Amino acid sequence: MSNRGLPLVDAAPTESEACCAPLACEPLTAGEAEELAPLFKAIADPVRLRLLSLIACHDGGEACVCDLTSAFDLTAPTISHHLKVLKQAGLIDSDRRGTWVYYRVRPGALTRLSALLRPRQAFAAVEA
Amino acid sequence: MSNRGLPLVDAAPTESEACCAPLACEPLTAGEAEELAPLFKAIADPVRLRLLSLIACHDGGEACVCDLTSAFDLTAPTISHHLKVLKQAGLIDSDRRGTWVYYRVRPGALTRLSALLRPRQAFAAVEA
DNA sequence: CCGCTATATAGACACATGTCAAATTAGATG
DNA sequence: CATCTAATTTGACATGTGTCTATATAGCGG
Repeated sequence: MSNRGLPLVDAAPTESEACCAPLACEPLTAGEAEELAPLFKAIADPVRLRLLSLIACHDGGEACVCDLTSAFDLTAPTISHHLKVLKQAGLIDSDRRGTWVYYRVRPGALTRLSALLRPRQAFAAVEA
Repeated sequence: MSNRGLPLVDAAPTESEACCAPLACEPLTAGEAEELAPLFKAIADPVRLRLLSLIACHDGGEACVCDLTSAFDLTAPTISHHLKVLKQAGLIDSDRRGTWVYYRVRPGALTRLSALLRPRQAFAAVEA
């Protein structure tokens, strides 16, 4: 990783530019790459991938931390850490209700990444 | 990162299971997550994202290392290292022709990741 | 065979990251 | 307020990672 520090704050990444052509359509600029890499880094961990999946699949689109923690052989602080990483990347959002904290997926972020990785002709193929 | 070592060899990841429902359809198993995370880790770096994009967008679908190296302010060994990471993850393939080495994207891998991140209803929405 | 260019490998080093134990905060309930 | 549970923060430590320089390998042209 480069030594640039991580300005990445709790605010979500700019979903305005979520349009974005696939990687394969025109070369990413250095700036775009710097902005996108942290999103992939956030999901580039087996625990966080499962967390994201567990949250996305959970009834009502949200899951309590207690449900998530019990799915792993890891301590609560570790799960808390991974949730924080996902949240800081703008992939999930949290909501405290009483003692419990619920997390849900921010739909735009995943869609953006999915679109970015789509091969060039995917659109045409599907629309045909 | 977990201390599991990286068995990940030059052989591409099993593209047979490339179908794979989106993350959001049913929870990833621990095994699936362990297998997928290295792919995301490979693209979770700004330099590698740009390399992938440069290769994918290049005429003829392949790019010479010399073209790639000149696009960055990094030494040749560093670019070589990043290309190796992408190749070991099964995302790109290389081919030596004379003095030059050409890299091209393995289409299946990106498609797989894109599908994995697709939100649940994307299919229905597009097919409607 | 010798040198030249294009890539790759090896080794070193600074920095990032995943994990845990210990301490802390937040809310509910007696 | 006291105490219990849920979740987070802090700090420490081992391991992973991106970059460089130096060196090696591969192929071409004399």
